[in-house]
Amino acid sequence: MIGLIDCNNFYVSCERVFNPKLENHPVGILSNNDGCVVARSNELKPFIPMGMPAFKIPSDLQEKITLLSSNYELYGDMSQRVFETVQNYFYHVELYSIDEAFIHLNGDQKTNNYCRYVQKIIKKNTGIPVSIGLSTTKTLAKIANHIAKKDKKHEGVFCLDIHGPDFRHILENLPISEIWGIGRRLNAKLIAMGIENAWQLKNCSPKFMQQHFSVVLERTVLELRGISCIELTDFHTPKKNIVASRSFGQSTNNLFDIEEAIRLHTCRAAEKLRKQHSITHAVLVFLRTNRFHDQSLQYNPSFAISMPYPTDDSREIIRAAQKGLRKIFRAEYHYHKAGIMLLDIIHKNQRQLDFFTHIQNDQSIKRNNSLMQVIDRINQQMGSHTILIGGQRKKARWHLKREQLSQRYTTRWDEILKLRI
DNA sequence: TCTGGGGTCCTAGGACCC
DNA sequence: TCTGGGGTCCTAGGACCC
Repeated sequence: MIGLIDCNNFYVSCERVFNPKLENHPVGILSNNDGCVVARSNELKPFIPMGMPAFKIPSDLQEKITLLSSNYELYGDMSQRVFETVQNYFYHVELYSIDEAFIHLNGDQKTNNYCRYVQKIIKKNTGIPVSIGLSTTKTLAKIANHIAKKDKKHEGVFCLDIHGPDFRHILENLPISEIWGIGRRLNAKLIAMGIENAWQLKNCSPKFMQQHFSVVLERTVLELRGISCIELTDFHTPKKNIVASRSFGQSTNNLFDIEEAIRLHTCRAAEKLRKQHSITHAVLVFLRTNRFHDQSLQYNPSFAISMPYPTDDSREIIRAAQKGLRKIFRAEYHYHKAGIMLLDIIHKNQRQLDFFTHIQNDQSIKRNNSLMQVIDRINQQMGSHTILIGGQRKKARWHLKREQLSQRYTTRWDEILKLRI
């Protein structure tokens, strides 16, 4: 038996733990730069579709609801707390995203009751409400979870039995767009072929789907039939690419601004790189103009620079990134977003001493390593961006907009919740 | 005025090799 | 007239996810 445990309206729930006034009130969480609505409380869902740009929300509605900037430091820490509890109650847990994990259950556990029990413990330990869907494959567990959430009578736990009397009825009433792995494009193509609900898709020939679409859709069909064939890569396996990018608070064509942004993004990416004990062979720099301004000229260049030798040293990567930036920067465009991607990432121990690369001597490697370690430790303890490389103005025009940010209640002593008695 | 960010997997097609 | 065949590796782009 496979289960999917999913935190309800996760970002909103995190905010509510520390701000009970938000309970039973329509709340939305905005993406970076306070751009789009990326999470909604149940009370907000009837009024605002997912992903709606904040500026398009009518002002009379804005007055009745609460919109908050996203506070990823808080959500990341709360996620860790939830899944620490989950790991105590299920023998095999696969973390899938910040708010979801697949669980594997023993056949002899009285599953529904046991899941309800764990659900209560998670709520008690962390304040976060969760839903649990159970079935025989990951795709079906996702569907079960969807039902657990949607239909109040299940109280957040539902088991989808492929031999049960209502299995067909449930799948017939599920549009294919709700199935895990069916996105916008596939949905349109399948509907054009007359395949509209999950039951129809389940009855398609897997081989036909593989030939006309891909092995991915073939697997989905098999999973709907109860044949498990989707393996997940472990949440903790080191990343093969690391991206750091942000939109600017305001568009700019000033090279000095963009250099500053690229330095900051490169520092963030290099920190992630060191955290997973990896080194990178190359860095790709990219710029984007605003794609929503179709009347202005568009320019979305990118340029990859190979490192002279694989490294995790922020300074070396910044140097390469700045070189790449100067190759693609054109002052006649206004840029809306800039970022970098670390490519060809390998584990530190895989570093090959090859004949043609410039080899640093051991002493300088050691010295640079300790410098990076000190920077990481200080930033971890005293707040990210305490130590940065190169100049960083506090109020540059490209900085993110985060006007409604809550406190980092669980990770900063000076932002901890204060009680008055 | 204002429209997110960070990932993965798969496939097709080209380059290259013997 | 008629220009091999089979394999690997790499890359760009598409599609999807949360």
